[in-house]
Amino acid sequence: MNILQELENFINEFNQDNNEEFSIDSIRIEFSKQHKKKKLDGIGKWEKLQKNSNILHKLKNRLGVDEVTSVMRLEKHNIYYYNSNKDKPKYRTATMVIFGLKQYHKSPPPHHIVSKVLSILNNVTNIDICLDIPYKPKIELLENYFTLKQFITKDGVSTDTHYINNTNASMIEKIVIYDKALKNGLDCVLWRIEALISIPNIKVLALPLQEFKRITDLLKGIE
DNA sequence: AAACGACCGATTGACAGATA
DNA sequence: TATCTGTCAATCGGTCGTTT
Repeated sequence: MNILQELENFINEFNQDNNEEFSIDSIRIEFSKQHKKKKLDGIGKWEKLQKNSNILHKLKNRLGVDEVTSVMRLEKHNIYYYNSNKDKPKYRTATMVIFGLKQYHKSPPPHHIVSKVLSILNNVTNIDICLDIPYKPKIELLENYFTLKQFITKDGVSTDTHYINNTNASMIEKIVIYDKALKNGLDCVLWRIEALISIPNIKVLALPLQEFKRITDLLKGIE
């Protein structure tokens, strides 16, 4: 079975058993281009991003800026890979990033293309699982259990975006809570709770969804 | 059989300084 | 100013032996 299908099944089963609505928003995969590039090129046309493009700047935020040498984009999709120089002088390692899988203002990357990318790379190192709720989450309740960090812009303006950088759950690197409607200009009230989950071994698929649910329940006001 | 990793070498790209 | 050129960084493909 395809990796994407396995991930989706895993989450869907959890959702059914727990009356939950978790979705995948992003997927990241570290890989070596040596034996994959040819197959990836077969999917479609990859274009190099301009040095000054702001997508590139955004993407660099999540990796060490220094080790990113260039970024390739698959046509007009939210599917990219970063080239890295951390294995210098081989320049073979790259990180695939597929994002915006759960969004409302634009259509997400086509499912069959995402599926194809995953079946070529045959791995997943990192995924973001999210839950959207139609009201503002009870962030105060979380403060009893976690250390929260509020996002402050460069100009010193504090925003309604909050982070938990230490979640106690080893596979959950970070939690982000933000105003999704504001971010995407939606005409409704919508907040997103997002967990950045690392997957040490895709062959032993286990996602800390129960741990994530504990946090989303608190944010819904269920103590 | 298919995927993988180490090694080699050829080609392309980015950038700076020299030249016209 | 526009073009050329040298240098080093970045990228990619091929082979070959090893793992899965």
